[in-house]
Amino acid sequence: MSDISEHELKILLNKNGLKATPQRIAVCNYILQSKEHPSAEKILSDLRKKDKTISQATVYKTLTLLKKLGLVSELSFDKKHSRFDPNQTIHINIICPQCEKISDFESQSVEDFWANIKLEVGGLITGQRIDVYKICKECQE
Amino acid sequence: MSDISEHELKILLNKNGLKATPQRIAVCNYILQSKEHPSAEKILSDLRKKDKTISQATVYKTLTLLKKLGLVSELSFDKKHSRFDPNQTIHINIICPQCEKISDFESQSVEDFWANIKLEVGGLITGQRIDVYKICKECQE
DNA sequence: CTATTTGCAAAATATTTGCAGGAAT
DNA sequence: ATTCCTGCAAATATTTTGCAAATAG
Repeated sequence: MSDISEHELKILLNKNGLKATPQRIAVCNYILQSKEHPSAEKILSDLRKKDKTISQATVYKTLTLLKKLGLVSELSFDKKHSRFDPNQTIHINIICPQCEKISDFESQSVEDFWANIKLEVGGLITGQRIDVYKICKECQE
Repeated sequence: MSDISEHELKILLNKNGLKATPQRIAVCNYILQSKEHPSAEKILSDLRKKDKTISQATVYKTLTLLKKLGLVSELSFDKKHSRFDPNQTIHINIICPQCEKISDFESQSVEDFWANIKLEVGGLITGQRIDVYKICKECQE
């Protein structure tokens, strides 16, 4: 998760000519602090538990904004919901193909690999995504 | 691309209780020999140039079959069309974020990384996907 | 006060499915 | 002959968009 305070968030939004509305703050707080790479649907349903009025359109619009600001990335899988990832460091997404849980894996060797690959591949690299499919412990039982 | 002859393909299909219809053969030949990770839409429109009757449903159904047989993998990006990849070896997908061209990058260091990560991550690993976003030469101009 | 944002509902996009006729084994 | 497959069109699933009313700065 990106570590960004509510105050910094407001400043960041305003600096970009964006208004810090309660709905936006709610979506930002939710996704930036999440660890499980939630879908838009999950974000919406969880936020609705606290605030009945937040709408689907606002969630999608806010996620699009956050992508443009570089604070989250969108991971698509098959035809299902996209999942949103606030971790902008080099890491591996560990995905359980059965329950679709996603967690992050960070290590020195991933960073080393990435530093090395950047040189090997060359050119103007703008991002990356590394997924590993692994049956999680719960699903193995 | 997987290297599989038309004859082997027929045997493989029949072995799995599947019929080797002309439409199926056409889709298989197209995708298994492709290098640019085409979308279902591209496969359909290209195949229609030769055979006016092939349908969208058949293309999708055949791609689903090929995924189940383990001959192609599906790569989703944003909300756009999925792209289908017949390369089942460990490799990096080099994706141009502007023109959406995809090419493969294979090297010893990618294989070494993967061998290493499998050990580091542990557990029951069933697959992987490594994407690198890189502006291609044409788009840089 | 003004420009942006919200929420609704309708539209758009991509893929899947049911089914009747047709083809492969 | 039988079972599987095709193509059509309708259904589904997810995300995006237009617009009037509401709100932040």
